[in-house]
Amino acid sequence: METNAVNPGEQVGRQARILEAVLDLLSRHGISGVNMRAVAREAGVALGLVNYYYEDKSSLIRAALHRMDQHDLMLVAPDPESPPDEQLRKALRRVAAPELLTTRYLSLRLHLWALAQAHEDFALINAAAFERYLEGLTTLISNAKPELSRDECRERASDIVVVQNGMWLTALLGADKPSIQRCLIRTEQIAFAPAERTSKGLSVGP
Amino acid sequence: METNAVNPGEQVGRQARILEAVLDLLSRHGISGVNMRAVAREAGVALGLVNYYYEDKSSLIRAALHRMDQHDLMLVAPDPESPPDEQLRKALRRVAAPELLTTRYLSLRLHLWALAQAHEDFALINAAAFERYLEGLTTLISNAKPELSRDECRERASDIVVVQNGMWLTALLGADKPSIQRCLIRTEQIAFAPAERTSKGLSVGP
DNA sequence: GCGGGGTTTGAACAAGTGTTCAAGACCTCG
DNA sequence: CGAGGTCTTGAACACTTGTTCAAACCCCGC
Repeated sequence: METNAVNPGEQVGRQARILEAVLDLLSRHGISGVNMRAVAREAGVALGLVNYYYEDKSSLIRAALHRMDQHDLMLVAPDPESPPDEQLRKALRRVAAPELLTTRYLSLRLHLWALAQAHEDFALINAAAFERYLEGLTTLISNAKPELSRDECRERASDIVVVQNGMWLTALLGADKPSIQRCLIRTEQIAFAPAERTSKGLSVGP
Repeated sequence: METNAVNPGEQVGRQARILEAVLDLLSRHGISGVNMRAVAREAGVALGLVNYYYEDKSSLIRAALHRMDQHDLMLVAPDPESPPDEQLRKALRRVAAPELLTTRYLSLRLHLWALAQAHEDFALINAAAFERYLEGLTTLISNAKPELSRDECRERASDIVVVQNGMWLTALLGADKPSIQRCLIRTEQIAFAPAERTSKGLSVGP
């Protein structure tokens, strides 16, 4: 039943290799580059095996989506080790970490968003993941700034997500590193701003 | 040579109808939904005619890209009627106007970005358009705030574009209207912030 | 009328697509 | 060894895809 360690050594499980191949192809060539034969070739596996593990092509995409979502969710996972405000700060910095600003990751995100936009069922999966991410970020803020109401926290989380999405997208398109970093600071300002008026309250001038 | 007014009345030129069909299909179903037959059907035209006006499928996509870019560029076009700061404010507001926050427009943008990510030649077109947009915004800022150096203006333009990209993307995914509006205000704050330190200078606390 | 140009059509072709399936390979337990 | 299960293969199928092309159509000046 469970995945067996067939060959000794470098065998990592064909199913996992297949999913990995999908992610690779999707990030490099977009959805048009993802077809069963290319996936099989990239995974070093026979054509039939792809349909053995994933009954559909759309199952394949769904698997890719779920895997990406789960990865994204870890960005705002609570970490019992650090104090709350440190957790929040770390979470915010993670999205601008060089490890995440890879073309592979960002491109994958972009293509999955595009897919979600085109197909109803993918959209649902994506929307749910988005909501979980937002909820996770809201909780982090709430922990770090207990004086804020839940609604205020969620408002800030929404604002931050907008900027983060912009950072991801712009990193992919223009790759102006410094402006990404400046926007990272902006997310921290939103998160840690003093209580009072949160919507318009970022004081601009004297 | 030039497009003739063949039939009287509602004929708008087959070539234009074909391009329109591409934009429609792309925004609704993504690149997988764009094939010569579907385009012909959507445009109410025979299959062969698509290849008569556009020699390639990629010529079709290129045409869609150019048309979108040209539209985007108009968002930051200078408007001799208004005073400089009004021009800037209008340009910033345009990107959050309900007319632009349509699913059709945003979805189109997303799919074109995804295409640009997947194909080198589309990427070049896109990058050039991005640069022109950035330059246009920089000029608007420079006109509105002549006391800033060109570099400072471009820095602000970069920051604004990040947030704008985030607004577009988030409008498409989550559609949390209020946070979009709050981020619009944020772009205005970036644009009109007083001179001094522009990078970290958005004062957060007392 | 009659050519002659631009335009429009849809059949035809070759290549590529997702999916199925019978056959084989492999491993485990009796 | 051999039965029985899971895994793996690649040929085969039906269908879609981009592109080509000969034929038809339309309109205008002659």
